[in-house]
Amino acid sequence: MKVVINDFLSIMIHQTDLTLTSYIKAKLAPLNIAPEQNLILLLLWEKDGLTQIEIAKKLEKDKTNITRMICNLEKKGFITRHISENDNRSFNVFLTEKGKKIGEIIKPLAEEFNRTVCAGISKEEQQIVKQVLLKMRQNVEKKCIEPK
Amino acid sequence: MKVVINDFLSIMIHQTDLTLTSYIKAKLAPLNIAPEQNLILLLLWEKDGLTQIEIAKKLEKDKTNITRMICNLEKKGFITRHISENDNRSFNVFLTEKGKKIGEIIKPLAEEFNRTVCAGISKEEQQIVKQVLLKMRQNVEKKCIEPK
DNA sequence: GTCTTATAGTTGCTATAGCAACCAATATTT
DNA sequence: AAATATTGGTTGCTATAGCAACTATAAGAC
Repeated sequence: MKVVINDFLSIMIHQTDLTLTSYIKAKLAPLNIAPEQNLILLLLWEKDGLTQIEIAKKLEKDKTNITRMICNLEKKGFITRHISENDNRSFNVFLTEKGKKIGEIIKPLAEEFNRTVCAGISKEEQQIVKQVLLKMRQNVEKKCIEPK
Repeated sequence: MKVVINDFLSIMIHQTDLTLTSYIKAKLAPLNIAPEQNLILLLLWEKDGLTQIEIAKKLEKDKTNITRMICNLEKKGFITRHISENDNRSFNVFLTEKGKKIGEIIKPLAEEFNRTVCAGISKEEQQIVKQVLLKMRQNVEKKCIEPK
């Protein structure tokens, strides 16, 4: 009997994620940017000045992580934070010049990464995978809300 | 324009993995077992006495992590380690009675988890997803080996 | 206007994840 | 047999990931 591990789709997803993350991590390492830090930058390139909570919601992550990743990005000089004008509790996160410039390098890298990953996979297949992944998340999230 | 984040299949995989892991983590928490520790137990229930390197290879993880997870499982009393008879460098990892017993509780849990996650997803769709995930990993691993 | 509740962010905790550097033991060369 | 290379495991490092508990501020209830 072959390893049980591969019987579970969830485990395959996990392993695939690790492989892909590891690859993109290596790609970004020379730029001194970690994979998750890259996701934050991705959001800021699209819309500068987001608050940490907004970032957390978009990335569906705990705000704890966002705080730490933002701190790292700030230390590295890619972003700065300014206290929000409307709310003294929250920060608006802005790209620095360095943060804007690195975007021009990373964006094509991300596109290339996506092409590499999806090579030989048809649009239809990609669509099915997206739908299935979405469905899986819904299946689990529903369970979390429902009474046990 | 909608969030760029969801344009990348790789990011969707990442997010889905986080959701699923978080769910199974909550499920296993009352048993004092973490998700990755569970994977190690899964292997041992199938074949007891594996070495750490064998476990690392099967889970495709760095041996560093295996050392640490094994240590935790040992502290919790689910496994014990004995120096290999053939090779004084390596340990064989064995389930304790506690480790064997918990299997009878976790195995049905894992099956139920799998059913929950895959609810409403046809066998054909699951097959396609598995193939696509495999293909993605191959795409990336090939790139890692090839000269840049 | 005070009291309560909710929200934004931080700090501390545990659990991954993988690289580099290391030790000790085994295998291979020569 | 001695020198070298390889392998199994550990330790230290950085980067996630998310829960609990905390502070400070804002919003709502009365």
